[in-house]
Amino acid sequence: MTSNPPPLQIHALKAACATCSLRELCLPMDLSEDEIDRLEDLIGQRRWIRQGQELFGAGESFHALYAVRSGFFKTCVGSEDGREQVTGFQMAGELLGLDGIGSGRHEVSAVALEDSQVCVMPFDELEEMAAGMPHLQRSLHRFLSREIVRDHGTLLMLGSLRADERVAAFLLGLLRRLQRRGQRGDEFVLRMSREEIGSYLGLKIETVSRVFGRLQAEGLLEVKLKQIRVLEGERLRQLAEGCS
Amino acid sequence: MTSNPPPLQIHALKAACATCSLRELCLPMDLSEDEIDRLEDLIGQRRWIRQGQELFGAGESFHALYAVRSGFFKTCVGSEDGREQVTGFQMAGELLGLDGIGSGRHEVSAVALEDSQVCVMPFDELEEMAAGMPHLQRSLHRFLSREIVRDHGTLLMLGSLRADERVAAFLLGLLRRLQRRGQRGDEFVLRMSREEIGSYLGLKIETVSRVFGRLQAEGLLEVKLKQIRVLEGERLRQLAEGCS
DNA sequence: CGTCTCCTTGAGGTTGGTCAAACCAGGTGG
DNA sequence: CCACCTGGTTTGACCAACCTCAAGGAGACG
Repeated sequence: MTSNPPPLQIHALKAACATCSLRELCLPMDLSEDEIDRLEDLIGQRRWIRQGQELFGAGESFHALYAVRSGFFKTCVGSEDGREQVTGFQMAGELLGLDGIGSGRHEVSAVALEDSQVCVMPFDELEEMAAGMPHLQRSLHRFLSREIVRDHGTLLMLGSLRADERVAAFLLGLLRRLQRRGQRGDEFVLRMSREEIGSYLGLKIETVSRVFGRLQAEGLLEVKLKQIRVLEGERLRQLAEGCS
Repeated sequence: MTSNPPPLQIHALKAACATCSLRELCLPMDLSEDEIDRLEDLIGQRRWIRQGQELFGAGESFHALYAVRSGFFKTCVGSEDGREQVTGFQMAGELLGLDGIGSGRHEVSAVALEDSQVCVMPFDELEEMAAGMPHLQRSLHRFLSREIVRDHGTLLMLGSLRADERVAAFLLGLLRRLQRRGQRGDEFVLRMSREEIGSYLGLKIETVSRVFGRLQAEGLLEVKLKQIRVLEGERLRQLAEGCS
């Protein structure tokens, strides 16, 4: 139930937001040195999640928010009849668990798509701390709000784009987020399977595959399994027309 | 830019959460008498919005959250090429404007579908007040989180349901929300057009119309223009299978 | 080398989109 | 009161996009 350190790696007992490379992107965005220090005390532990493992499951009771420190996650909702859908992918610096605040239970499950590390932030304490630290409060609200906005973008995608447009928007969105995290160039690795992409985009796996094929044939992309290189960003952007 | 009272109706200068019938559903959910009193002071004004008018538009700068006091709204996102999509419908007791917190600008526009009244809550003050009032803070966080969860539900709908399932889920969701607000019976009035329903559900207007026809032919619904009566709730629920 | 999983490709079927016309309710004005 | 107009809705015929089913390929791993 607690940490599961991978070989050769021991996790620190105390978080180190101050020296974390994600500081500018993550919850401590606008905090002063002093405030960061207090936040670090709150983050009791970091936790390792092995590829394929759940960080939390839908229905489990909610205790904490998690900041992705390294790695990659997907979140899924499932309806009772077994239909499942991926609602998002989370990378370093992004928060997991926001959905649980409302009801006290997690409404989605979060699964690591590669070995990942998260910072655990007990929510009651975080809330209490936010009450006395306006910057933190503001930052938390921003994260919540941005999540809503992001979902609206996805809604627009599912509701009004066709298959190739969705895939284009998806890839550009991924690339943008990766680049903000220091990724160089137009080449990157998909952490998720075709099936997961399809689920996220409301498409079947075969359609995703065909679209990749088509975009490659037209010279917009180079696709080698999970390795993607964007050749014609501008034309891709044209396809995706105004979707994050 | 301020209130626009409809004929025969003068709006109070101070909100009256304490006596508002929506108190249990709205932001003041868990507040004590005393706390409610303070919140009322913050809600400087109520504002009337005529049918078809915008409460706020996408891109406008964000100042306040709005609680719907009466009436009905839709929120829309638009991509730059003119595609527009409805992202949600809001009724009494629900909040508008949560999307603006993240960037300081509204990312959607909110349009009244009937003459409506909202309570205006300047966000800076609300945030400040929340810092000193744990119940309020918690309530705000819950609203933000629930909005995320609701969006996930919509995502699931757009991503994995077929047309009649979407419409069934949509109608049941509406009915449920109306009933929680005191609506009696299985009959209700659609405040939005077929086009708006279609936009929300990722369907074309003709498809929405055909689905209504089909569901009526099968005896699940009675549809008279905007007047809907649910005849076979159970079978409808079966169709919608596990979507809010 | 065999097996497993994931991905690709093909053929054919369905759902929902497109285009066009008719319909209907409500409002206006004669 | 009726004729007319308007905007929203319904209906039909046709078509394209995407799904389904099925088979084959390509890496990863023991």
